[in-house]
Amino acid sequence: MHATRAIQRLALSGVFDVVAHAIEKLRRRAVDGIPSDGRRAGAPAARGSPRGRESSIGPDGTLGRADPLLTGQTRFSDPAEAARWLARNAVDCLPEGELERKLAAGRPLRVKLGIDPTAPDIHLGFTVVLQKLREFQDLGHTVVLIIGDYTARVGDPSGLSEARPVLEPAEIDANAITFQEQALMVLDSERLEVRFNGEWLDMAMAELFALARKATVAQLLERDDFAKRFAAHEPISVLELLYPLLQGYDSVAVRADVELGGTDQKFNLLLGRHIQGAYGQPEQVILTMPLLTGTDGEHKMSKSFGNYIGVTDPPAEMYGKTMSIPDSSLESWYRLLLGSEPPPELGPRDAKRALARALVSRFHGPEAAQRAEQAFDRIHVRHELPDEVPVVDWPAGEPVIHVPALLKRAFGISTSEARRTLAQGGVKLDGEPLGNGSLDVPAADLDGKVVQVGRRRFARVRVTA
RNA sequence: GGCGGGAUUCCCGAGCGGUCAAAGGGGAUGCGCUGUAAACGCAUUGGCUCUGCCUUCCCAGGUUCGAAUCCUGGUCCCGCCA
Repeated sequence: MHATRAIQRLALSGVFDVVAHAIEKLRRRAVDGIPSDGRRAGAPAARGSPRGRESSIGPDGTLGRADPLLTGQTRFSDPAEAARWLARNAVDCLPEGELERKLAAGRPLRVKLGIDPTAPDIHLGFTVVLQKLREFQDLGHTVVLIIGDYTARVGDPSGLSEARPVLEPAEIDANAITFQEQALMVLDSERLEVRFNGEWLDMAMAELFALARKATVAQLLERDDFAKRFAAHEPISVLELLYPLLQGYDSVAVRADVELGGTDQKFNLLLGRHIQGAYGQPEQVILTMPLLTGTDGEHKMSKSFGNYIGVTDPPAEMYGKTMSIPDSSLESWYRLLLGSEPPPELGPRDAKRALARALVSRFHGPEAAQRAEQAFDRIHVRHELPDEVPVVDWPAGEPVIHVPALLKRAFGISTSEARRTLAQGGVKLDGEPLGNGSLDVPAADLDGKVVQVGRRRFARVRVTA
């Protein structure tokens, strides 16, 4: 929401015609294409309530600046020092010394990041890179955010063992809009250029041929995941092979000085240098950031593993999911998300609470964070009822209520599942466990009471006349 | 062009023609414990009018008393040799 307003401000101010242009382009495409999507795609420019900026917006109206971590209090006179600052936490910053040399030139660098709108939301893992971009902005450089509306149609298999499913164009366009909004939750809308790579990738065959000549199959097969699949006789489509080339061409198109990415992007970023060189451009510096581990503590955070926290997750969920990360992930989460170490005086639980608070606060504001923490404590620590319990209505007239049927209605679980949970003591009525024998309960005994399944699902029964 | 392999319950992946609602793992859920939706332990995991019944193992036919398992045709996927 806030980001929507940011975009709107942007568009209105006329400073960044590109953004307005891109939105307009999307809207046109959406309208031409699938009508149901027109509403969604057109929304950001049209929407945006004038009614004030709520909790999560900082004093000057942007979320980013409200967060001390992201404020640009850092200025350097020495390029070497600036380069060191920018490269901290990074895994690679290549070639050695090149960033410093580019910084020394004194002009604002064009720092590129490409994102493929293949998922509906940006997750915390992604904000690690966004924050790094923000640091570049804070030092006066320009961020070029490339929305991969075209590359999303290819599907980069980086880090995965197989090709991604490719999304419908309408879906991609819708995601592109939300991505842009959400990226603005971290990025400074000043010093930002947003581009859609359909702008240049929608090219003529002859141009694609020219591009395809710039790299060899052997080069592409260097990439670890390709190499593995090739060795294992697993399929690799030509389209996938093309992906790194397209991403590299993005760098050519925007004349990138620096490109950021996760460590899984190293190959693509490096190939970008090669492509730039082949087109007679100076080659970009590449900077890779560690991948944030997901809530499972095992895999990288990713939609496909279901272990992610979206930046738009509701406060309670964001807080709870953060509390569910293994203690062993604490250090990396602190370092990558807060840029600090877990306070040594706090135990793991309290360190995690502080982390959860900080994260919710960043994306939803301090008040929301406090409420989320209180709700969490109430439900999970003190095992009390949440302050708002949804109501299930049950038609009056029957003397007894079949509990499985009630649970089905209240929580959308199957009758069988309800019976099982009941048998396992997972169903409570006003805090008292309902035994296995209690399949049918007099309606009068249920009216007004709270049924609970497990720890987290609640509903108040209301028998209606 | 030729040859071969494969499609199983949310995912991966076992499944001699009967003892299969279908092994095992993951995930998820529930309980216990606790410092938290950590960790650890146990349990559950197709549906239902639930001590039984119903519908499943890519699709359509067929063989058989009986098929996820065999046959035929189809669809999709993959590999190998040219």
